[in-house]
Amino acid sequence: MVSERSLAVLRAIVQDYVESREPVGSKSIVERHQFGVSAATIRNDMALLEEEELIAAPHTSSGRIPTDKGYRVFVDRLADIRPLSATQRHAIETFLGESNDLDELLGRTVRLVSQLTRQLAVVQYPSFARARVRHVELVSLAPTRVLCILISDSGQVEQRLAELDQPADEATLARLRDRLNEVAAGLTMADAATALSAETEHADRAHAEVLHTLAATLADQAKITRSDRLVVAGAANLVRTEQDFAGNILGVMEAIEEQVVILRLFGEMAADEGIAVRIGRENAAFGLGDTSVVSTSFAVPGRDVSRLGVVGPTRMDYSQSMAAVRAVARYLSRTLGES
Amino acid sequence: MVSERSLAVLRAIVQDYVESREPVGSKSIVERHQFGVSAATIRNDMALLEEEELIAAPHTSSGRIPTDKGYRVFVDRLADIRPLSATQRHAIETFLGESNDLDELLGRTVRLVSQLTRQLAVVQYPSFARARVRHVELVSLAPTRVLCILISDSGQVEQRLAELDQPADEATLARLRDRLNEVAAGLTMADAATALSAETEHADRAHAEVLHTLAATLADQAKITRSDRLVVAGAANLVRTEQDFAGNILGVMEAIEEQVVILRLFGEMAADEGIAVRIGRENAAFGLGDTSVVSTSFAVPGRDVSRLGVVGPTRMDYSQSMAAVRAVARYLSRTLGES
DNA sequence: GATTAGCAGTCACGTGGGCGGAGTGCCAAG
DNA sequence: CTTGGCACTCCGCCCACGTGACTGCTAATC
Repeated sequence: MVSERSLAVLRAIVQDYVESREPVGSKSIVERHQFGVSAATIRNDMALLEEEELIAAPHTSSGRIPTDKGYRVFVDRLADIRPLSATQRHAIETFLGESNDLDELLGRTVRLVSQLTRQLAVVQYPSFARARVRHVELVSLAPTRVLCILISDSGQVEQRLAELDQPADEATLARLRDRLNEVAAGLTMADAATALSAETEHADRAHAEVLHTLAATLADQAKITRSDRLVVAGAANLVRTEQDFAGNILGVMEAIEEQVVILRLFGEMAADEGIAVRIGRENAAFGLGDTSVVSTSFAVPGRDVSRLGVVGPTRMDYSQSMAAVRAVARYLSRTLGES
Repeated sequence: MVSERSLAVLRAIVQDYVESREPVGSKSIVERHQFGVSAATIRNDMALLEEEELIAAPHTSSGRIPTDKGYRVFVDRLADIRPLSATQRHAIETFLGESNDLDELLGRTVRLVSQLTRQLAVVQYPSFARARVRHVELVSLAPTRVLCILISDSGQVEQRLAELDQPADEATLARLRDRLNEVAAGLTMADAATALSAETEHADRAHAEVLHTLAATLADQAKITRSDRLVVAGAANLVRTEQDFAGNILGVMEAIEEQVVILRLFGEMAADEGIAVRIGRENAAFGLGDTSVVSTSFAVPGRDVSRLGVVGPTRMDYSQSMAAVRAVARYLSRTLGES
């Protein structure tokens, strides 16, 4: 029921408000945009938008600011996700291309995203569950101390120390390692966990006890779902935009540090296609009422999908955030797909 | 030149000010502490302290607050580092005892310290340089793709992917692995790096190229000094105490995220014995003028010493911070010493 | 019917004066 | 050296006022 021009006015309001941080009035709109109509006409449109609850006035005689609903319309229908500049694309390639392992790649990714968007950035650790066991290695550190190393086909390495009840020599360990490799290799982490647990039962040798311990350790390791871990960067941006939050930036920081909140939110957002955006009150259930989250998924072959995104004030540059998040996620999926 | 009682007054001022966040007057001192003298006497002492620049008055007729110099005297001569409560000690044991590997241990440590002190906590990653090579493992992921794994005697694992120019089969890799182990095992990481680089020269076989690549990768890996990495937790505490900073909490957060600043500061603090404390303007060179840092070292056998500490406003509970930092560092040194 | 100009009304915000209270500094007496 | 008393200072608070930036409405215009 809102005219085309009214929506354009909404777009203008969102853009100007995000930039200036101040309620925008009809006069400043005609000054900064070429609408070809007078301020009074804009005022009429604004009255319409207010009726639809897309914008609101903080005080009776002040300019207007977008409501959460207004941002929603903006994001869904009005935002143009303009691709990143060539310089920025280049920055992604070079900065992320230098990474040696997954840890470093994710660390660089999250820093990059926070710099591109000037927002707090979050990356979810890819899950281990669907990866396949490539190799199991046992390294004896001391007679009763064995380092169990689990290597997945995507190159992720998990290590864990096992304490044995009785000493085991190198030859024994070599035999056990072969046995364990036989059992676990090629299985997904989840399957490997059950298989290794089962192996525990076949207590047919003198080293049953040792085998038991090692198999249990490996099974336990394989069950680790790293996807419940987040990498975070750019908390300073949260402080920088502090006045945009209703002062309770503290709650947001605590939620970020808890991690659980963001993980649950990511879980919900997984239902959305493409780039998911949650705005303000939509996150109220998570205690993030004045916060918006922009996220999308990236895929690591052989693993569960995981997500990356940014967290910021409702008043954020959605276009920029969506563009950056999309570009980096695409790059990540591509790079990880190759290895 | 300041009397014994004057110092006691300073102690009272620091304690009350830290607690109440408000300038403390002579009257409130006699109310809250048993000095057995009147407010006027306290005032005389305060005049002395002010002459020595240990305290200052924000306005002509207001209570006094400690200066940086006052905090310094407090920390050096007046603070009683009372041991942690039994509950807290127990918490350290149980919470840190559950850790499986070094990463997790450090992560738990930094969270624990930030909770104990209600301050931002920082732990420096132990350096790799002085650890010894326990084992080198090569895992073939694809014909031209080899995962190099470097295991130190303290159980730390570093992995890195190597791309080969020509395919290498399992048997070849096994031979190369034995060779590399022969060269590197038992050496410190630093020595191993040079030894492996040298190995690159002996290009005597068809697989010279492959050997070259792998040795170079491992040498590169051994050179990694992880000690230039920090683990951080409790940034929310910085926000919580925001009004204690002269408003520029942003600079502090950026310094923390840069990491370099803290690492340099830790480097300087390494000169001090025991628990080092840097107060306010003493950190001005680092852009941390309103910030205090309490840190101490912990030792990982076979590695360089590294540090852990807390960062907070000048007005912090130094006794509590020093006690917690000391207790946790001791526990860490002990635990890591065993493995 | 949409658009425009003009005008009155409203409210946030900054400024300045007045007031109370907390706390000091000093002095003279104990 | 300590104490009680007293004058003084200055911050923070409150309120009242003027100003400026908008809006909403109405009547005229295209």
